[in-house]
Amino acid sequence: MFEESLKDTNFYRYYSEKAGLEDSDFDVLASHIEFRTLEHNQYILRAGEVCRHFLFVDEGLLQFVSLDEKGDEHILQFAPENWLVSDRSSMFFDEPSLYYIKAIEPSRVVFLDPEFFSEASRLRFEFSCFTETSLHRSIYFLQRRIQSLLGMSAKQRYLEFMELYPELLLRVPQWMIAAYLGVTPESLSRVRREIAKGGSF
Amino acid sequence: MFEESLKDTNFYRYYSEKAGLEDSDFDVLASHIEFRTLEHNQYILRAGEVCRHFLFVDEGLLQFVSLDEKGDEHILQFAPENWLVSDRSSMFFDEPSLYYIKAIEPSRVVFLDPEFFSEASRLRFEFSCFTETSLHRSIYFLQRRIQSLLGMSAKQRYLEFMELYPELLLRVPQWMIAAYLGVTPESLSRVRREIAKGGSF
DNA sequence: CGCGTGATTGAAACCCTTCAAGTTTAGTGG
DNA sequence: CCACTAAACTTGAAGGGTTTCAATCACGCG
Repeated sequence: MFEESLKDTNFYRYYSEKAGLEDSDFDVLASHIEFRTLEHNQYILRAGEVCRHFLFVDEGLLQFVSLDEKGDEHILQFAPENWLVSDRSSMFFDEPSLYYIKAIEPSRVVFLDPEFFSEASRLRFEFSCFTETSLHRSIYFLQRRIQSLLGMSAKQRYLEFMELYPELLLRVPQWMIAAYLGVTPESLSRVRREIAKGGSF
Repeated sequence: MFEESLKDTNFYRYYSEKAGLEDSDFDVLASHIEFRTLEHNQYILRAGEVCRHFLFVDEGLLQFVSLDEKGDEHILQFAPENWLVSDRSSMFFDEPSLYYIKAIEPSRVVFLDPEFFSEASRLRFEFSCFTETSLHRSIYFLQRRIQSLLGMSAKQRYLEFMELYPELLLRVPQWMIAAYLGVTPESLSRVRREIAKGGSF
């Protein structure tokens, strides 16, 4: 029997509601599930290491970043509650990652190894559909992001960000949003002033 | 029995060598395989349509593009011989695509419906591994692309492009490479002059 | 209170775009 | 084979958006 406290987690609610896992499934999968508590700024993955886990954010906020030669951070992804992050490429190809994953809030994260997904897919067909859907959705977002970076100004990209991730505006410092959008904090500040004044056109 | 001519195609060589399909498998899958010849500039998918096929490029060159409000093309992907393109999101979620796919050389393309992949995965375990690998590789490239767009100058992005896709330099007009890199043709021309002169630093 | 971090603002520099010529290249028809 | 044309590429000058660097302001916290 899995512990009663599991039922109070976002992890349990998310995978039982959305992916069709039953209570008994969590027992079977228990050895592939590990909860960990992370401090603010604690790293889970560093460039050069091989990524071994999928990370489900039960509480808190993670970021997936790359560091360029100049030492500047470029944020590829924010991961708030109920998001799954990992460096799929590093894990799948068993190669050193190019990226960093770290907590930017005190967080509770579920470490899931690849067997969690293969086992769960075996147990429930609905689960395998669900993970396939997630995979396609993440490709969709990656493509959209490339499109934005190719064709839109800093202002347009910020407006798009506000629509897509309104919760993050309150939780994330502005300079990190700048690092996500690919502009300097100063530029983002000016963009915001323009939007506040002239309207968003 | 499948036609003898199939054996002369890149399609046959690619999937038999890399994905482990046997001759008999091609017979079984025949109804999901359709060869088509495309003219220069012929469209396979237009924004607003739902994508119904994966496209394997047997000969020629396709591009996967988005069109912004100003009517400018942004190239998300080039697809030369042995590449597979499609709008996975549109196909998987059965929603209108945001993108265009068209031939930029006279091409022979294999139209594969989703059942081709599910059937082939059922037939050969190696095939399902292979497609999963492809999927992860494409995620890898999408992430790398975002990284480049976030952190690199036009010059650096062009140098990277030259390393990654040297064959395309000869086949694709320069203004299309510019549309891939996210700069104007004029800028790319100046970048090239700089590289030719000063060296690539 | 003083300190550090994040946000703002200003001025100069830089990269890239825009627009408007030119030049080169490749393909076509006489 | 040459002349013609259209498309691609180059080049220049002006302008816009972003960055850079430096200074200032605002806020939370020991």
